[in-house]
Amino acid sequence: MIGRIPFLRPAPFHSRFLPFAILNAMPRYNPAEIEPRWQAYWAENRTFACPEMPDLSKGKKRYILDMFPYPSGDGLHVGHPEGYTATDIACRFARMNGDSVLHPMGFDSFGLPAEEHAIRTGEHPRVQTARNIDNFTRQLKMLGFSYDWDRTIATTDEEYFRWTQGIFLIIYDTWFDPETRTGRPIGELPIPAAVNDQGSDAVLRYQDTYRLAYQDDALVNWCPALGTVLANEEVIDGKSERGAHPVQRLPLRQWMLRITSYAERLLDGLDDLDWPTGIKKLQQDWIGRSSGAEVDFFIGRDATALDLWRKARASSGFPATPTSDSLRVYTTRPDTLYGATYMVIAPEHPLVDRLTTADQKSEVDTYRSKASFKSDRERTEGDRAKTGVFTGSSAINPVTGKPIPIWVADYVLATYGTGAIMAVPAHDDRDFEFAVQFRLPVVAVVDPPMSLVNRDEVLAGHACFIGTGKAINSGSFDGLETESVKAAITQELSIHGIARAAVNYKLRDWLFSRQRFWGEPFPVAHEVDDQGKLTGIKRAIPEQQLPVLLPQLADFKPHGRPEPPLEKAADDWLYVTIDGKRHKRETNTMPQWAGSCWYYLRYIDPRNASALVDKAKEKAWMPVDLYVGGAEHAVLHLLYSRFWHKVLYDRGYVSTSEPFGRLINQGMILGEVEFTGFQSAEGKWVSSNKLRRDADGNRTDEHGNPVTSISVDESLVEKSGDSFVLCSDPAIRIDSRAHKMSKSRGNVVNPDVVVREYGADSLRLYEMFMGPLEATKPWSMTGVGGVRNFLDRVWRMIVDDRADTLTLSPHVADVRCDPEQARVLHSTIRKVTEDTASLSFNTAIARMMEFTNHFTRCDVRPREAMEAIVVLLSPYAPHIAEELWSLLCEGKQAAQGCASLQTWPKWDEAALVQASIELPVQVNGKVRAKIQVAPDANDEIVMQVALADSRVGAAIDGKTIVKSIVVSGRLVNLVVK
RNA sequence: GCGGAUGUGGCGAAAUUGGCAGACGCGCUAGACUCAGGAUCUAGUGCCCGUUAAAGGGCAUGGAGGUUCAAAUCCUCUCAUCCGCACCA
Repeated sequence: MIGRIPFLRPAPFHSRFLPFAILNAMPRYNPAEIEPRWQAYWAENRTFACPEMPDLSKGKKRYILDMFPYPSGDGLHVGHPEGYTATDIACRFARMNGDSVLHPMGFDSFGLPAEEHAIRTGEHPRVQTARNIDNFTRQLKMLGFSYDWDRTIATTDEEYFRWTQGIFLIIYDTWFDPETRTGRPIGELPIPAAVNDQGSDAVLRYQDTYRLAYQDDALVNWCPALGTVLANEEVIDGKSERGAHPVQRLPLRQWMLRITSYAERLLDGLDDLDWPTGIKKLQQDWIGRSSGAEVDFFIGRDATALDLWRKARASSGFPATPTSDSLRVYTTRPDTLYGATYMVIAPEHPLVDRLTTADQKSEVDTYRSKASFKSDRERTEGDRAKTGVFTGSSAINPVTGKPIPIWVADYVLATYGTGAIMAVPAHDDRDFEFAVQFRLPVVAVVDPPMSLVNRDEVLAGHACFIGTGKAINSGSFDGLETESVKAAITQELSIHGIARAAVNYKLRDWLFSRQRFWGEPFPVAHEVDDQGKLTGIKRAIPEQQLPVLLPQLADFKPHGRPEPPLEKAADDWLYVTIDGKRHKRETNTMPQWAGSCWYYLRYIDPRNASALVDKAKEKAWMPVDLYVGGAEHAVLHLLYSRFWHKVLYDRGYVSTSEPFGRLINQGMILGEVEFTGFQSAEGKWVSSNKLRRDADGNRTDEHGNPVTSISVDESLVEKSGDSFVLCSDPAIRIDSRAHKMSKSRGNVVNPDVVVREYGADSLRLYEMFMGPLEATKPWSMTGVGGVRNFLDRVWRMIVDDRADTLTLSPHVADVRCDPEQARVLHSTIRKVTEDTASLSFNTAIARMMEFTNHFTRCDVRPREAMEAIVVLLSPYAPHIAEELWSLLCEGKQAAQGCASLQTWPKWDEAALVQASIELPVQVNGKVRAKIQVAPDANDEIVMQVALADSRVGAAIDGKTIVKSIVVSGRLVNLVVK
């Protein structure tokens, strides 16, 4: 429970402002009046309409994109405008520099919450989605973003998901050719003669096993609470990403996309992308490439059979699939093969039954059924002590020739590698832990460096060493370094048909079907026979019949079984005739990721009825030059859309191999900093460093009495040392922390409220002024007041706020800047230009504040400077800039146009030159004096001036100068003794 | 456990990439204008010593070392916080 103690909060802005507004002279800066007026002007004049094709005669093409939002019922969050404002500034800046800009916005509107709402209320998801989109649109327009609203799309639009289904069919029509490493039409898949002879159905079935979209019985993550299966990516700690409901493993027939075929290219493609290294790393880890070897171990102990097996292998070579008399493992450390003292197979491994001997059967069966009931969550929970049972069988270590036992244990995953491992306890800590627990032998085969403290223990088999070193106990490989042994052993065993070099990925194929209503239906149907049974043959819905619309459905409720709601559709939807044969439609729907995988392409040509995107337009606009969004999409959306894009690239639909050239993740905006104190039941304060936790995890004081956390006002605390204490009782320590915004915490900031009280320009400017775009930063309402204050100052710098109509301030005059004003003006133009280009918006704003501080103090404010600052400000605070621009241009020709269409100002280097500059003079690294020199003074002259300074003289008096450094234009440092 | 990021005043932050630490904003203090002010304007504001006041001096970028004429910035170790991943052989 979070309690609150009463304290004084300032009254809302409007109520404390209104009485004075009446008393004060008009017109003051009133965003509530200005902002809607200019938004209407932009809409009416289509000021920000994107060109169909870029005009490269004036500038570059710039495709600047925001990750489109899911239109939730809660409306915009202040986190949304952060990224949107950043891209908006970048776009406005680019346009003013002559670039052709594509800047669209849309909605990722399929998804679970709308369906859950429908289940709760009975309202069709379409209705709620439309309402939410309207609300989002209103909020986005209220913030003055320069989107081309004619290009907007929603993934739930029929004309949009017609193409999502179309792309699915392209993927379905593609197989991955490992020779060329590209996706090719399924018609080009070579069909073996034996298959061809069996007729067209056999060919179809054969092709199905190669398609990038295929059906498979997969162990899926079935979430009973949500009534759907989820992708691996949507399961966190064994719970659903959405709602944190428990997830079970269940075998089900599901659609999969063969993303693993593209693993290598998805990895390679990262190299050329201008993305944050952290995101690249996350994708690399998710793809999880490792290289090593696959090794076959002969099963059994029979020497004659082993001999035969060896001979057979030597002549046949390494078989593509393991023969029934061998157990195949994958290892990244083939160099440790001599140290493999036992083997482990996953409980789900197909060979478990065959390897289990009669006397071990009951034990293994018990273990296996227990493991199958364990969810992933339980498997990974707790101390993760190793468990396992012996199968009773053994295999032959191919290099030592010795028999080693085969165990079943759930620390080996069925879904990675071959589902079986060779265990090298001396050099793998998991194997070591297992070996210790079950008293299995440990043989060191890598000699750790002499510097390793427990080297002797490792050599004696009492400790584990996972690093590299020289091989020992490894026959003819002794003395070689790890890397050489890896290659040599793999090579040696390859010759004998026992091993081969292999690469493995953590990435799994993408589970692409969902048992939901509110998603894109699959454009595929299953052939049924006369009895209404599925024949196993699938056919694509013909292109001209797309889109496959969702059926009318009486209710959306899931039934707790993994069976899609679309099964309840009427027969006239469910059954369809293709090629004269009766088919039943696929009743799964696509996951929410589908629509977001390609929306950036549709924006380029959003109303095209005959293609997903026009080729010439695609070539002109792609790739996206700047993509801004939250880091939560680091692996999911960004990996999926790269995969789709590469398939479309291979199939000739797009011209670039990667969709997003540059990516920026805006940092999260946290709630306001909270000061939290703790009180016991009797109301006594408890210092936060004396808190304990009881058995249930509840906070208590040092005596075990329960305490309550209390939000304390900032004014009641003071800094003491490196923490905060209560002013009234400095012995009590208070925690200060900013938390994520959440409804339960009650610290969510609503953009509507901020706009109402401070204006959209203030919200935009504040979010950019808070700190670097990528940084996580806490909200501060007084900080919003600070930038509002700045805009008020800009207003008063230009507007006469004692007049009763909008009138230019008498200080603004048609004169030239004096040299000091010119220097401030041109250095501001330079700084704002450079910082805007590099997305360093916070420092650009700081510089505009300095400009305003300087010119506010000037009695004469040259019009040229005022016009320049208004133009510089316009990408950041476009509404006030338009209003001030219209005032500055009054009486001039209408040709001046609005501020948003002005040319970006250029700075004049000559104006930046100063008559003299100040240089610090250091003696032994400490500043002792400041001297004035000409900016182009050479080192000798600078030195002379420095030595002539009396304070410098005093500092070096009686000492000898050992060394003197002059850094031109920077400083002078004298080293004395 | 592994990986990544971050650490600078009371707070958000800046620092031309090794060259005057703390720009700009919030907050705070004082003054001016005011019947009034949480409006506006002016001045001050890292910490410590020092003095009536100055002048001066010292210490400061999580901590400890190092490189350098010079370190917030580079190197080594270490601590803390946040975010990912989590038996991937």
